[in-house]
Amino acid sequence: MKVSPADLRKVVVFEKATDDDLQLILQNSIDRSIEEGGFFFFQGDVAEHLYVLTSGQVKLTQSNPTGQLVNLRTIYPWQMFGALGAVRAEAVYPANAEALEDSSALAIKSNFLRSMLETRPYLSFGLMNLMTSYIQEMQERYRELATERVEQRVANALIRLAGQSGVRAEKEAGIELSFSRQDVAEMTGTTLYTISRLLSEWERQGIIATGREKIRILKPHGLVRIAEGLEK
Amino acid sequence: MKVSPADLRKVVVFEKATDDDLQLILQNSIDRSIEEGGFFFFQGDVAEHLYVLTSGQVKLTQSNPTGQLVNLRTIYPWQMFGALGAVRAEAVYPANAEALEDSSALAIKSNFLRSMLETRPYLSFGLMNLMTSYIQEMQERYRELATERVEQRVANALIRLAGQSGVRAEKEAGIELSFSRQDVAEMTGTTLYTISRLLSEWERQGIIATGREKIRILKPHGLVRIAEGLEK
DNA sequence: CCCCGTCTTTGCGCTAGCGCAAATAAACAC
DNA sequence: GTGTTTATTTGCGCTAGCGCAAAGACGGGG
Repeated sequence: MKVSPADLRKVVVFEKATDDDLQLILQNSIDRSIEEGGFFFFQGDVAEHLYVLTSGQVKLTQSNPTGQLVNLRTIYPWQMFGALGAVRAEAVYPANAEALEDSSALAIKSNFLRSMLETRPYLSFGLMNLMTSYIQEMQERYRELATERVEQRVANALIRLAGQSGVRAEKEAGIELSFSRQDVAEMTGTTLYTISRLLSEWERQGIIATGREKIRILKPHGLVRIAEGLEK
Repeated sequence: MKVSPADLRKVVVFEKATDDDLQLILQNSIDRSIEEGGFFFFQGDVAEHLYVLTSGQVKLTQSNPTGQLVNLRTIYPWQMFGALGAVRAEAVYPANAEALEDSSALAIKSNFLRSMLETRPYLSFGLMNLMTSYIQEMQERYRELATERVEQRVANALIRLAGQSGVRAEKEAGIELSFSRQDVAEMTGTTLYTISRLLSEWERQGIIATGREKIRILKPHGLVRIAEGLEK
């Protein structure tokens, strides 16, 4: 995929960059395409690049010693990922980045970006903003996991996903999400089975419609009620 | 508490600051003392200051709508807290900051620090480093909470605490921690009762010694084994 | 030294959620 | 269209961990 400076400005962190800077970034980047199921990087790899997704979808996961996965977030085009390595030399990626579909990304050399940070405060602010929002989201999800019941966490996850990625269908009401039961389980710290049972129940209640790797939210308000723990 | 520039350099983020900068920071700060049980700030307050703890201990917590708490971390002298507000104007604190004992902190105006960031790359790097380590720790704890059993999470928490705050006693072997069962429960997303049962069991096995608001780690290796899930 | 408030322990019963297993359904390849 | 692979559903049994309640244990204040 051919990326223009104008494209690059769609990346929040680069919003305020000058044209020259964008040009420079492009010159210090290469294109990487990964097919569905492949990985841009693994947890523990040395973070030599940070990425801007140009097409496709990328799932960030973290694995524990026994190989069990948790789902940290999904990346959509023009979002940055692998950026934590940009800050420290010698850093390693704290997560795996798996392509959910054939995907392309611009791989920017970490060293190069780090040197740009030295003289471009707008870039540091952009990155710090990104990091701040990550921290806040992680803290929130951590609290949810620690204090809420499975139903509430799953409802919250669907609400969050709807905000991040939901496609509002034109004719039919509803926000459509493309995630498997397994994906949702990994996002909420529960199991495939429990998710299936919950979604079935909610479908019976008319709050959502389900399909293979599809969840369509029909009554967002119903989810909000569940998330707040008002049902029970 | 009277703070000197030399003191301030003990703060990791300010490590590489010039003397002039440290002086400037001091001039734009005020001292705040909070007695045990009081709060430096609450979640949701506008983040007008960021803090450097000069004495005492501060617990960062997050509360949900029903008031249930989770424990994010404990801050010790010369660590920074409330820094997320430094980045964006108008930001609110994402956590509560409670004094665990009578504590003092230097309150630095967020606006001022933000303006310094514009021209001091070393400061941005320092802050980004801090944020990066937070993100990594939160991701790790999130994964633990999602995939590990209570025993493992508690063992991990004790290990982490030992690293962050543990005082190695001189004569007697062991690393001493000062936390109540309730504190540990809030850190690991479990309950007071379960913690009590676990600690009793571990004391029986000679891995730790317990007391009122005290936990002394006698055999760190035993904890590591439990954390890895090798037991049971 | 005693009182009181706070922290801790432990018995007990309960249930949310796990996870196997087997059936079913949807998509895909040829 | 057929066979195969992968996702989903659901019944069933089980247990880790919750949470009440009541009884200690500790420590500080007067």
